[in-house]
Amino acid sequence: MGADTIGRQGYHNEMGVQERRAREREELRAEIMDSARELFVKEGFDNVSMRKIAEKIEYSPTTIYLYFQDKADLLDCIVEETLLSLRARLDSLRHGHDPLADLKAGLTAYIEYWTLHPNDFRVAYMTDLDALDPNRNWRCRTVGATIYATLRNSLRACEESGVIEYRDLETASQAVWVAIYGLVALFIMKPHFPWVDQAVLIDTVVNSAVNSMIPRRAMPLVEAMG
Amino acid sequence: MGADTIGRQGYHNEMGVQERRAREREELRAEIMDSARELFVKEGFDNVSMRKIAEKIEYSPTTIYLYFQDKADLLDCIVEETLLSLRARLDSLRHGHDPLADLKAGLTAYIEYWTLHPNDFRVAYMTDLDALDPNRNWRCRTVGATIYATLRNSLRACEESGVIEYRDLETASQAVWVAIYGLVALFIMKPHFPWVDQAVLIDTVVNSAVNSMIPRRAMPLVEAMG
DNA sequence: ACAGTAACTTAATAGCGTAAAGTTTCTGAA
DNA sequence: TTCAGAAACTTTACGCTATTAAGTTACTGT
Repeated sequence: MGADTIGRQGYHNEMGVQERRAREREELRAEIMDSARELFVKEGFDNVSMRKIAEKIEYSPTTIYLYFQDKADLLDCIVEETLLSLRARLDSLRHGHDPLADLKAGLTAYIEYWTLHPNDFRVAYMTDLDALDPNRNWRCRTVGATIYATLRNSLRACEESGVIEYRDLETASQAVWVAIYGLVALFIMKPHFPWVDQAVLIDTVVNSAVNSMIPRRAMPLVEAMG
Repeated sequence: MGADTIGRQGYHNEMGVQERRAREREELRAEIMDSARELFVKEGFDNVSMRKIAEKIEYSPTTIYLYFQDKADLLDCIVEETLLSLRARLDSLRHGHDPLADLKAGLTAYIEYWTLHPNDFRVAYMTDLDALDPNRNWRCRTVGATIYATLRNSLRACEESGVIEYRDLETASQAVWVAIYGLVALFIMKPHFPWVDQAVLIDTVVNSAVNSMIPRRAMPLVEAMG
């Protein structure tokens, strides 16, 4: 790309070879990630060994180390992929004229995404990469930050349109985030808990988190209690 | 105990011996749990081997298996102990004449307990005992259920005194629980996130969760936004 | 004095993450 | 066409792991 105008001609088409090798390398890398994700999701990070991943892709265990620094790095790459997919989902939401509706739609989509992919959530959040060694998961930390920023922007849009009020944008954003996250995390981590109807609970939590920022005067009567 | 009136007298004080042995057994059991908890909390469940625990208590690794079924069972017992301690803290709160204040105090105490013992939280919630095999953690599930019941009772007391309203007690309780839990979980799991002032955020989340159930007419003006 | 048992250890199995060294296969220039 | 070199991949090996089974010790109650 860009350098493929030099050294061409009859030199056994060297550039084509290099490109092919790079593509094959990328394909194997992707295959490792896909297989590892499938296993992690099915069996849990700690119950999946590098040997099992290797067996699945029909390579020797140590081959994986030619593509990923170690097991933690492999996980970081997989989680990054998951978060990018979540972000794509959130970005795909069309913004309407009602920023409050957009905010709620975004929160609901976030919850929906994880409840549709509970095992990816488990892989993403249950293995304590962050607290252990923050250098070990910079990839997913980076993407995670952009998702949080989306929420913050949505809140600001609501405030600027006058539909909500808050003392501090950052505080408000974090308060909403933790509530929504708690819902998702417990849904997924405690599936045996006697939950009430899921849709009702989601609605209750979303409205509870958002409505507390709506000035009482302007509070719509209908959905006040979710 | 109850059977110690038979077979007494000069029989080499058999009951005393049995009692002593039972006590010693219990002491070693407690020592294993204490050492294991210390290691789990410091290094994380997966980074602590039975050998390390054994070394710490100066017994052979397999001795632990005479007191606990396996590593998961040991963890379940330790987490149960942690949750019992949390429940004791919550039970120790005096109930005043204001059920809403009691509710908020309970929620705050819950948050405070975990932020004071973050590593115990990690041990309790990060290792996915529940979703993997629900039979593997019946102890902590049982205690956890009683703690949730405390929250529900507190909500009902508020409703009965007329200070809050909800469509459904169970839905309301779960909505509050997940919000509070999310706050704690993210505080602990993402310590490197740029959190706003902790006290302010706690207050915001608690008030957001609770105030959404206060009829608009009766909403106190001062703490509406936390 | 001695059979029985509880407490504990030793030995062994099967598996783990990963570093180092070795092998194969292909490349690109002489 | 040959061949040095590099890239891709495997074999081997180390020091771990959880757990089971068999063996040992110390003490019990009769």
